[in-house]
Amino acid sequence: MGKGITKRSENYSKWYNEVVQKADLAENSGVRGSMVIKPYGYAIWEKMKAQLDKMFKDTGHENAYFPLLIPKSYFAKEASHVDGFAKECAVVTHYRLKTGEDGSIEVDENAKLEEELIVRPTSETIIWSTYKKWIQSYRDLPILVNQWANVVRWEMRTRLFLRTAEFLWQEGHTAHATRKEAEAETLQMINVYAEFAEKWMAMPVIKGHKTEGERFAGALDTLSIEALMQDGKALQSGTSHFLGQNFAKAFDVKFTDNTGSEKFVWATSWGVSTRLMGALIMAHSDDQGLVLPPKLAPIQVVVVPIYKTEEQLEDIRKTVKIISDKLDAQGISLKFDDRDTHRPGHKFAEYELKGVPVRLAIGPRDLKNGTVELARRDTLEKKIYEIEGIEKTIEALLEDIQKNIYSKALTFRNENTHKADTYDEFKKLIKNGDGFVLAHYDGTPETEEKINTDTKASVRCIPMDAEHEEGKCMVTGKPSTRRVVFAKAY
RNA sequence: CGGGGCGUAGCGCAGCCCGGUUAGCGCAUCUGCUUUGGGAGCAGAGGGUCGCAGGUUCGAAUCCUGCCGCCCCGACCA
Repeated sequence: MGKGITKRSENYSKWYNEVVQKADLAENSGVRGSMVIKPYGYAIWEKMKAQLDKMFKDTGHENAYFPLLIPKSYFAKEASHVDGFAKECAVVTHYRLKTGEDGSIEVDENAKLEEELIVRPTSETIIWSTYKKWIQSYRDLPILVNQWANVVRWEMRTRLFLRTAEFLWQEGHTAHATRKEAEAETLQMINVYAEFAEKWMAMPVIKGHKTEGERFAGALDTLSIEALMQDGKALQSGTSHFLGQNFAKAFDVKFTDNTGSEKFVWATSWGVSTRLMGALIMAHSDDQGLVLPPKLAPIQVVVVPIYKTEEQLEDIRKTVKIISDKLDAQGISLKFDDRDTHRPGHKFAEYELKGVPVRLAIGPRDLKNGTVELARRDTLEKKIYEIEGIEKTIEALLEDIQKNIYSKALTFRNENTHKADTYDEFKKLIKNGDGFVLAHYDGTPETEEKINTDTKASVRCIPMDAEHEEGKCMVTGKPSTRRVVFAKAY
């Protein structure tokens, strides 16, 4: 492993790539924009998954699985949905290979498919084709299903975790008898995402509505959570869509209500992806590497022994065993790194790169004094503590780190959120330090388009909790009743 | 998909313009000794279809063509 990483302030994207690679999270696969998620990175994703899955089940959802390959004809049914995804679909056209005359492997032209299959870019179409079979009566509703899956979108430009050709995600797809119920579901799930982002990822987010132009292909309303990264750019971290009756009509999904009349069902879909890994990295990490919130860290405490002789290591081992049993009982994960192939300094640097929240160093000096040295990853502070009661100290420290990185991120966001009342002011703010800019605009796609062309900033969302405020569109001067959030986005 | 850059050992690079001994360097790796409270030191060793496929040539890492992949800037996007 090389020494150090590029400074965040010097070259943000280089810094980001180095954090991802040196923290052992993922690497480029060498195959068209797709990545390999390495065990350590996947362990973090699994922790995120487990928590999200629990939250979905707590809100009444069940998991299911639908096919990867979708017949092309399914796509043709919802027009705006096709428009949104057609340009980035991978298509299966053949089902067999053969050995050519020169011994090379080639596609067997005799094995051409009658109807091409699309590798799912999202699963609305296959799921709604299935729901048609599942739903006849109001008694069949609601359907509250989630799927953990991989999807493929043939993106032009990819970036580890933030945008890869293939990515892992979950997609919830629900069917309801009433509009009201579907809207409540849409809202409920964006709240679940926001809670996850803030309490587990320690990442403050703004919940809000997408504008018409940024809306999901086929949705009537899209809610999103928007987070601010340390380079001042916004990252859309999760979305929840109210699909109205669009998919029900496209796939002819009707039910008979309790008065005997036939109606189309109401739908929602919602998802978060491995992009959350990118958000997690960019929200907290520093020039020493990854910084993980304790609640999502696969290793919460790493123990680095310092010793010269085997006897010393044995003594350390005994003390560590006592500590680790206690932590285990408290549900805190600990790794004792007793490799004798690396020296302590090397290990210190390595676990800092990997974002392990707490490091415990213990050597002969400590054994003599009945102490250990604890170092916290978020502040890089080191302190000597009594071994007596260390499990309580560590527990409190982990809680404090979780809180501290959240408040650090919140402070950063507050310092980088500004109000603009004129277009000149707006342009200056966007140009300077980026960040969120709160401004009035008239709500038309034309104005949004103009702002985007002029400044590269877009409306991230119309905040759900925006206060009513009379104002004028900074571009056209037309009346506006609340400020929306603008930013440059990933 | 448009513009630019790159692909040589696990990683980072030099060599290419101007073709010609055995293709170099740093880090990493392996062995030995000494070390161990912030990425160890010294000595030695191993490791290459020069991205892939064609072409030009007596001879190609070097010149030409095509393809693949990666990075940056646009357009697109979770």
